[in-house]
Amino acid sequence: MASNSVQTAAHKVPTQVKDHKLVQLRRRQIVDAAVGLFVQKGFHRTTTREIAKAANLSIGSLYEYVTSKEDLLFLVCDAIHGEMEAGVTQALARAHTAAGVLAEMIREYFLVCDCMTDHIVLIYQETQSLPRKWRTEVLKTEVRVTGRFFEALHRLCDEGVLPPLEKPAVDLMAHNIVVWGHMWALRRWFLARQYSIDQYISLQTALILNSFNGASSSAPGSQA
Amino acid sequence: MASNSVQTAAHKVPTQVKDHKLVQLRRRQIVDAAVGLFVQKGFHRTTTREIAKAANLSIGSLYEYVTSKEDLLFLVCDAIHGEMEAGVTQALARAHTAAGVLAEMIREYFLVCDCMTDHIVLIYQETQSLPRKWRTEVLKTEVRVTGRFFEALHRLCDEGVLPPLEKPAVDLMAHNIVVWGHMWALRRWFLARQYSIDQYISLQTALILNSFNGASSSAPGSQA
DNA sequence: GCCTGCCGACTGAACGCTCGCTCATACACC
DNA sequence: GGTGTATGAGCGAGCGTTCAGTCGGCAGGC
Repeated sequence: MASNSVQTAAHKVPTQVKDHKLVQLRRRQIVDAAVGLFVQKGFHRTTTREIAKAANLSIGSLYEYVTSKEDLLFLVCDAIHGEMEAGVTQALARAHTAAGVLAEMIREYFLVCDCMTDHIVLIYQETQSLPRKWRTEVLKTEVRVTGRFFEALHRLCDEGVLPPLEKPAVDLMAHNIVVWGHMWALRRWFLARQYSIDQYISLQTALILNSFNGASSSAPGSQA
Repeated sequence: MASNSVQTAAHKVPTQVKDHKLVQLRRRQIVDAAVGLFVQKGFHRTTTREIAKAANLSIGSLYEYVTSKEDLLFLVCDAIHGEMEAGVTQALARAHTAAGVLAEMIREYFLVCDCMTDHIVLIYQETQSLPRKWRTEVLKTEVRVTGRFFEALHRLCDEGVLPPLEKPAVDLMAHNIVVWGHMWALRRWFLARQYSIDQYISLQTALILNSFNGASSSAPGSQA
């Protein structure tokens, strides 16, 4: 969990400890331990004692750095989203220097998702367990990540790499790409029977590129 | 919850009560009550007492029809999947009589998903809480639903309605359609800001149809 | 019609246990 | 000695689950 370089909201969670550096250090221990356990057993089945143990702390100490188990879940979600955002940012940056920009963007992003499978699943499963306050915070990050794709695709349209589609269509394409990444994580148990990640990437990429080729003035919602 | 007409695995869950009809009746009460509460508060935050109360039963009685809270979760997932499968089956059947078959299939399916938003979210969130035994049972149903789309698309290829694509591509298309339905449910908080269900349907449909138009001999995985 | 005995669905107080969280105490450093 | 961090036994609310007991209804004997 190396959530540097991207803004997180962890600082909004109160702590008893005054040494700021120490807070960061201990919280990383705690979050790392918690992520592992949550992935393995889920939030509700994991006890705070287990987390403390895995983080090499006593329960007492744990509660010096965190006000409640729910806060801890928020720290976990925040860290994962941070990592995700960092990954996506880098992926998009790397891709923009390449020849086939869109294909590379998709590829890089899907590879990030492939690495973060467990984390993505965790987010889908446990976001609901957050207090409303933290949940909206987490969803904001999700919006931000999708936003990166909005921008990237619109830029490609402006640059003439993609045909000049209408805004709703482009935005939905961004949504689709984001979700296809999640889909690989959420349905890996099913998809991985039939496809390797590389096959998955090239098939989905082909689908998108084809859809641009075929896009002319076909009235949507009729014929097949 | 009207899970008639489709096979469910509810009969695999043991009960103390001998009258078969009564078991069906009471379990429907229980499942209906549980679905509502689970959607509202999640599985873990809902107590068995609450479920019993909402189902107009005593806790004692509840446990005559169910061996554990986890079994009850399975009954819920099973019922939802049953309803889903029934919906999909009907949707595909209705669509096959229409003119633009594929577009109609998508439309009908998405409308089913739109109605079942809460249930879909529930499944994504709580399937992990099932004991392994029941989880595989639930996933089997998911495979079956996706299978319906596999068949439907392959049939359209055979009939020449769709171009003769390779099997992996067609199967992935089926996956995509299934997941787009789920996506509408899972990201409704985001998507519904920008699209109505009808816009969502026509945009996604256009994307698919275009991808067929554009599909010729484009080597997948290169260029953009 | 009435009594009796049995069946089986139903009830809810009570049990045992888990788990989030606290706090009195100890320790380390200045 | 004062400040700040670490410890872990202990607390108690809340939960899933059980079980001794209730009660309506039905079959059969008279």
